[in-house]
Amino acid sequence: MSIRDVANHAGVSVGTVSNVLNRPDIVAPTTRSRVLAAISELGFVPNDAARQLRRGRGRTLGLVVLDVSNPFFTDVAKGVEDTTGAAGMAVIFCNSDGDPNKESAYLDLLEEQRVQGVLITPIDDANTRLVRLRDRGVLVVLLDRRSPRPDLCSVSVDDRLGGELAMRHLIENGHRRIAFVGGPHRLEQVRDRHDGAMRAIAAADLAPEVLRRFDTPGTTVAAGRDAAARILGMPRSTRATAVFCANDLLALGVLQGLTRQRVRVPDDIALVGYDDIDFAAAAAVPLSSVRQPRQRLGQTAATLLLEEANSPDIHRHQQVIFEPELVVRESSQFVRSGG
Amino acid sequence: MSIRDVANHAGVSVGTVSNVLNRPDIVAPTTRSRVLAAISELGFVPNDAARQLRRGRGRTLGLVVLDVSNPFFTDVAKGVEDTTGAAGMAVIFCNSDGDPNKESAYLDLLEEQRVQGVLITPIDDANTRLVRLRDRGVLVVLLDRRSPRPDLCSVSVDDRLGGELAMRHLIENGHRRIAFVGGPHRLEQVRDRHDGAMRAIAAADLAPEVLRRFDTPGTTVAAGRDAAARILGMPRSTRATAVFCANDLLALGVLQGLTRQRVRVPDDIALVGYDDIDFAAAAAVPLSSVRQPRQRLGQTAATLLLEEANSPDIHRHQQVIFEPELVVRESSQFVRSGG
DNA sequence: GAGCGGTTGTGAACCGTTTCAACGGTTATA
DNA sequence: TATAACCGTTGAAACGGTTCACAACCGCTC
Repeated sequence: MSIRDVANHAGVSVGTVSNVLNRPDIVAPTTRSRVLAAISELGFVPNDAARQLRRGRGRTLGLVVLDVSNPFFTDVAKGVEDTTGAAGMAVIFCNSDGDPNKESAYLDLLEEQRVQGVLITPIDDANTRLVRLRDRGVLVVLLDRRSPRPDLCSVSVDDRLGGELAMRHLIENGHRRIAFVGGPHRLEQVRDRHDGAMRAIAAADLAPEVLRRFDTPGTTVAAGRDAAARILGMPRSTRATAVFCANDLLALGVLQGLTRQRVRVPDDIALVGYDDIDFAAAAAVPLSSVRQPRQRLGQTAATLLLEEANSPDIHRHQQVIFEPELVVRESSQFVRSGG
Repeated sequence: MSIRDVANHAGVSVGTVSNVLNRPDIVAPTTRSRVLAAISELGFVPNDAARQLRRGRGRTLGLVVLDVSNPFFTDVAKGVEDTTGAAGMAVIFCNSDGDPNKESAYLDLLEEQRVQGVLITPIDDANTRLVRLRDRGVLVVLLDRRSPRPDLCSVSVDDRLGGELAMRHLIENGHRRIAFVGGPHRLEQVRDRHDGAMRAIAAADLAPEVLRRFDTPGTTVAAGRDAAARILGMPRSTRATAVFCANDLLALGVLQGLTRQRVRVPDDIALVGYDDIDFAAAAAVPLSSVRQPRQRLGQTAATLLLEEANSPDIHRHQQVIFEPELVVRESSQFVRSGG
């Protein structure tokens, strides 16, 4: 069932059928409707592989994220999907799961697919691979990560500022022994949020020791629970009175870990997360968190990519940076008097 | 940069290069290594569109879900991805968002892509469309939905049983005025869970009026909050003492709605959700819920599809049905004495 | 009725792979 | 020595679209 069958059935040439499909305006109305009738009678569905083969690039694009089960990324994905769906594009969804091998395998696959472009939250700053991709004609937009190079588009949120906001809030509430839970430190998001926190400490003229790092192997609820246990393992007198987590999944895990040991939040330990996923507000103790414009992140990245795809000459690479916003809820409301 | 360039560079014919790529065993070791060297020197990446065009079908498959932002579906997706990733397949991820038009548009797109198969949670029992797809050679596996036809594979969980388990639990705890929150009723999951609940009522020799339906326009947190308001709008004397929600997102919404109006859960109103997403345990009041094997659902569906793709002759269509399990947590622990 | 511009439609080349009949060369068999 | 069997390789024909130079036809005008 090909364009050729349609042509026969309608009594026109293949070129005309192709024109009806792609530039319907240039074909005479009567011919056009005859062809359309043939198409629906035969139930013809164009083969995108053939189109792609001829045109050079296809109608799909790749989205590579760090963790599908993190609602932050699904919200981003939804934003991407909104935009691409409207443009009739398909998204190949890839979950690197923080594993460089999986990431690399997926990039290979996307390259074989000759996708128009790739939206990616890279695991580390392996720009070499991404730049190589770009040089081969695959558009690349960094997602939730600032591009260190001016020749790649990127859409991100100012994670340092986010970290600073969270930490300033805790400092203002009187906390002087604070735990930072996050990791692996290889992730730029984790590093930046930590750096921002340190900046707030410096701004408040406090000693760097005020913030103590608890590294985690991943950014999951389970990792958060483990971190809580480690925090509670410290002697009460030097134990942190507040915890700032690199994301909400960790924070929910910490919350669970603390609650199980009958440690009250925020009375005994205050807690701030990051991302403000929908579930943060519905948590056992509603979670203070740093909100990011998740869907807009995805929409913007996809728009940038489509722009570049459609008019590469006009397109200027840009680094879009959104501002995060602190949302204070119950988990950090308790004000500490004294040290 | 094509197979032809590689052939020239290695001094062999295109056929040989193709053989190195697809049946390396039939080509002589020395030739093979010469070709492989040429491939890596030139940085050649095969064009999957061309392969697909020639072979007839590609290396991708489609996954169509009802709601990306529901962690239930992302967990299912993860299961799918695990399995397909291991087989070197790509997943085109589609979110129908409960909109039949979006679903239909995505099916068109997948058909144009000539995907190997489609894993789908259909919105309604629009099997006509799916059967047509199947007849055109696209493998179809129903996901989280039992196939009414024996000629389609399906992987599902016994939703009636799940509804029955939840309701029996509430009845045993003494509840005699219970609200069912869910919708739209067009969704089979919602209907089945409701039917199961009715079955439990019949089994306990209670009047059908014990269960009162509160329909929602969708299965989201926001819809749950609205439903809570409607429940609280009833006079205290006839108001439900327990709520069973068609999924956990609704339950979290109901929980928020109740809590805002200072109604205590479970003391004033008990609550049971469905799916047992990770966030259920981390909710303000840990949520009782009906657990489904989410990842296994995805893995099994993908496995079934791959099996059929690889050996269509051996393959027998099957309806896999998992059993759900009630997980009781705090939100339904309060035992009601009297009516 | 030749010449002209404009509109429609044609048909073949091409995209990059797979596949398969055919081929030359070597070795085993009669 | 002739023949068969086998092995590794070749080259061309698909696959199903898009694109473009060109042809056919139309109504006009001179």
